[in-house]
Amino acid sequence: MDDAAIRQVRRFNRTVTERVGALSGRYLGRQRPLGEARLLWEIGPEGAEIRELRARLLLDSGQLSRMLRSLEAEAVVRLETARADARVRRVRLTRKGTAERAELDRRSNRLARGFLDPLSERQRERLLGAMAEVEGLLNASLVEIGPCDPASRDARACLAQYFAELDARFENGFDPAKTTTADAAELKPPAGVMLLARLRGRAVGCGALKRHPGRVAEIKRMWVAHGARGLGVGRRLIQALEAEARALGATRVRLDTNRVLTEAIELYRRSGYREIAPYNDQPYAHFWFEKRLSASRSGSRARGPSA
Amino acid sequence: MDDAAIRQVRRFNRTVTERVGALSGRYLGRQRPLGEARLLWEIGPEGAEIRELRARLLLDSGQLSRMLRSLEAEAVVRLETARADARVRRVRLTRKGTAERAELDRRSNRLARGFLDPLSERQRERLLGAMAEVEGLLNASLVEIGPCDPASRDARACLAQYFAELDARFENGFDPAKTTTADAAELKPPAGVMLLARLRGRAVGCGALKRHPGRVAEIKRMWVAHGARGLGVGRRLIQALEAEARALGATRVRLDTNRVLTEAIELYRRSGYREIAPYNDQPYAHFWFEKRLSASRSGSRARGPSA
DNA sequence: GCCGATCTCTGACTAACATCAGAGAAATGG
DNA sequence: CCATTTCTCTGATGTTAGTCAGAGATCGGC
Repeated sequence: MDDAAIRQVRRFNRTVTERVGALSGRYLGRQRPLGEARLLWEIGPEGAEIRELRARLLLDSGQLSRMLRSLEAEAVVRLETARADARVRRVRLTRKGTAERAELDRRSNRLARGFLDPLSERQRERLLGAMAEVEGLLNASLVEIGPCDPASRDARACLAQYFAELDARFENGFDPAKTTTADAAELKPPAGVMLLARLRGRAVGCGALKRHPGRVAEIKRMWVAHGARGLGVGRRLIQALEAEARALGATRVRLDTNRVLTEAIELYRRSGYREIAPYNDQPYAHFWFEKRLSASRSGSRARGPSA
Repeated sequence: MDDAAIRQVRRFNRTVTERVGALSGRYLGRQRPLGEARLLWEIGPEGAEIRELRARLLLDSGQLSRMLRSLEAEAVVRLETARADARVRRVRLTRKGTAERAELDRRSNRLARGFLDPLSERQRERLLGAMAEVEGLLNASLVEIGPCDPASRDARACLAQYFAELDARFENGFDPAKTTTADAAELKPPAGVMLLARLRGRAVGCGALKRHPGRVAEIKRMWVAHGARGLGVGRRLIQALEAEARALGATRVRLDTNRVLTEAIELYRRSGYREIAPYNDQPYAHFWFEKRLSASRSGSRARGPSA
């Protein structure tokens, strides 16, 4: 990666913080500290549980609690305990709070308009296009990949979506019971490993590795959420799985797949996988792939930003 | 401007502040509050006058003073009074300060790298391209156009650069004395007006309007700095001048120009100006243009972001 | 029904940032 | 030379943000 690239990123950061930052701090404020404004915004018209807010805004529980009481004292929010669980509390906007949030919204819109107003029609189109591109790619670089417990909530949610998608796309549906097992125990060290890709805390993809006798590892459960496709998540999951395979001492990685999963097949080919003869008799498998791992550690930093 | 555009800008803002903002606040800190780090950075290897720092960082004089003393106590900067004027003081980095600034620089680079690392080669190229585009267009939308006193420092500086450019580009050079007068008095209300385009406070272009008898106004001194070309500054200056012309009661705007100023000629044509017969005998003029102003107020908001 | 985990508060602090008024030294312009 | 302006510093004071430890209520699983 050359210096020019890094300089470009830094220049971009400076320009953008000047424009966007000046914004969030100063303008949006209407007699209200930035933190409270963000909070008000994040609560939304539906209300929210405060533990959820804490996670989303990364706030200390004490701090959040105090902010909420201050908002409550001004009658912009109302606190109530959740029906289902008396430990958790919900916040709702009062009529006054809703009005104030709408005002924040208006200001935010006016500000966004300020980006576009001075530009010509053509420039506007170019700006919007480039913004979408930057946004998408920043999201891509925000995706973090790391190991997870296959029994965890997020992991099970991913697997459920994965199976649902297979069921929808396969000609005759998909029944997990008919496939060779890869249950929680098999995807946990030392038998294997399961990785989750997260974007802002939300799980957006998964992939697992199952150890086989004889320095062979098998990739299972590769899945990327629709909203996160095109961000290179699949490629990074594979690279991370290969790194795990190396760590487990494997020299070859195998996988099987179904012919309707064309994007996946394309991804495997691009990642250096070659078609081999069937190594199992999975009912849903049409293609079998293998890749010999080189000794190099390339791809081992694919887990996330090294910063 | 449609809602989708505004939503795109707002989404972009959110994504970018999350990524860029998290950055500046947390990571860059090395035991040092953000404000001090920015200050350290801004001082630069050459040192700086503190009144200049105050202006650049928009800091309260008391606050800046305290920050400097704190840095001085840690021996990262040294304060000295300026030679020329004993009221103003200069700051310099000590050896330790220089080292610390270099460290900040390294961190900043590492951070920028964190944007790029997780991406594939192709994605990186796309991100850098889109960043450059966004940066350029945000700069474009940061340009503000407003009236100025033609005798002011900035105005004179622009005119000097304008004349220097004409002198360099015209076949036989350019001598302001040979041209019809358009001195300060003529470009000031009520005889006329002069507009300056500013980007972050720096003057990057100018344009003036001179009133003539009979509802005619003449555009003079149109100039855009090299570094600011391609941002649409010329177009906006013209629109703003036309708005001024309307305000002065003119229904037609005229101008003359030299054949070597091809970008300007192109700009005039695009802005709706049509070639007319010579209306003066300027020695440097090869083309004469005119535009009839419609009654509409279109372009009147071209002065700057309406936010 | 009990244990450990979860969730929300409160209290007690600290750090960072910001604002305002005014004092003292030095330059500038008549 | 004097009044005014410019520039820096100090003191007093306030607001916003962020941290930590622990109390009290409630839930879920055994």
